[in-house]
Amino acid sequence: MTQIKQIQSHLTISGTLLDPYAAGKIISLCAESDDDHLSHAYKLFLQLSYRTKFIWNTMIRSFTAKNEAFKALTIYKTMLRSGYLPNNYTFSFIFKACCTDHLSLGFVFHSQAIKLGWESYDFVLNGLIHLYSMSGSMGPARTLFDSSAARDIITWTALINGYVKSGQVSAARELFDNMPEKNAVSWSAMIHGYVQVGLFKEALELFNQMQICGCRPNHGGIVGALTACAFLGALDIGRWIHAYVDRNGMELDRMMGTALIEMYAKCGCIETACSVFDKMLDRDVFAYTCLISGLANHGQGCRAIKLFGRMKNEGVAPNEVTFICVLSACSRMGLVDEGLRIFKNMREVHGIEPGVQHYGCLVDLLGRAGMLEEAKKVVRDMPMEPDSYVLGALLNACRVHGNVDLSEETVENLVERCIDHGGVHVLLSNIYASSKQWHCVVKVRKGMEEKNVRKIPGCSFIEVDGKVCEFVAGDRSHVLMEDTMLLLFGIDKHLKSTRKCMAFNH
DNA sequence: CTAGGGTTAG
Repeated sequence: MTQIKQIQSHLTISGTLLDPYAAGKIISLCAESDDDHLSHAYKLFLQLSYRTKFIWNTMIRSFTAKNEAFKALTIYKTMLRSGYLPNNYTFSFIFKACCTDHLSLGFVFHSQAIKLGWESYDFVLNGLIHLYSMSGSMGPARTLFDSSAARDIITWTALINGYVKSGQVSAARELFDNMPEKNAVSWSAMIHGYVQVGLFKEALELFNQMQICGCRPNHGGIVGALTACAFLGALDIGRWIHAYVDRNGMELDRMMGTALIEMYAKCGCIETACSVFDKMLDRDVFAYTCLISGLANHGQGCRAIKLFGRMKNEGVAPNEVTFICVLSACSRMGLVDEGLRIFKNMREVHGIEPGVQHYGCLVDLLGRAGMLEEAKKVVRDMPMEPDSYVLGALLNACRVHGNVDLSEETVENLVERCIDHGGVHVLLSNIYASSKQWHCVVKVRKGMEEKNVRKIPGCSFIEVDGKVCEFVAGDRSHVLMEDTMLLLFGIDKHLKSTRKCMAFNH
């Protein structure tokens, strides 16, 4: 960079800096390096009285690459106003800029591209297919795809991503199977598609098949497969993938690190999750949040809160999800004061306005601790309508602390808002059962039958010896059921004797 | 000077 600046000084002295070709070279060199230099390039850009299209394009491209799409589009508008016509390069850059946050503007620019005759130019067309795919407009995306004379991997993958994003996995899969050629990005897109809709086994199958086809997975594919492992409890496969990452010298970047932490935490290996976290060089809010959540889920609320403090010390700002995780850590540990303090700091220190989910955590925090009146007051005074989680937390607290009256009131509230899914009624019936009001139990069950509401059975996965087993609530068909039940009773007894005073339900 | 992918929640 110092050398670039030296050259620039020479040009300034010799009066040739305003030569557009020399300036263009300088600008593109600056713009390609880091943020600071982009603002330097921009200053230089503003001084120029004559700008080539190359210079305009470079500025638009660079701001887009630095996640400043709005700035890029502003420059594009200035370009038009100054009487310059955009070319194929310009359009590929601005469609990319529109993909993040300015989809509808993209449609306006599409008509400009048509007028100027660039629509069917391959790079522009791929950009357009990507744009429509990202906005979920699969009709136009498909039409453009069909109109393409030179479909390549990019074209196919852009459309596949569109179907994935709009939840049409089978349409995505059909395209994927018909692709003339696949690479790591297309495999990764399809794996991610399965993960998004919860088809984790299919995601892992595809990951497997990818390797059989001789395609080396990239970071995206690895991240997708690890996420699938996390949800399936597929620890052995997850470990294998981790070993693959190490063996191939793949960088433990933020996303890879977070995916590994999530996998280990969800598979019960919280210590390994911590050591992955420690090995990461660059830990962002996602990595922190993921580990905080993992610790909370392992009953290590104090460590979770400590990590939250460390995050602050290292200058990583928490976001709204982080607060959900920390608050739920407090809730499970019964740390009411700590939780209330953190809730208060959310707005006052971190400038994050609590959302309905944070109120849900607050109700849960107070409710589990037996402060039902306070919890009820939060529901009454919160600035937005309570949702099923808020009322569900209150109802659960009623169950734990045996408050039948407040449960009835809460269920009525849920019914009024039409958020009374099957689980709500089952919960109420259980509450009646534990207070031995059998006639009420019958009434609730009958009401459910009449309204034809059913509770969707809960289910979970765990992998044993490399095989993924699925368990559905109420299912007693597993070969080791008797041993399992005995062990569960043992654990339950142990918990009840050691934690009698605490409400550790749910 | 050009394009496609991936992370955190109860």
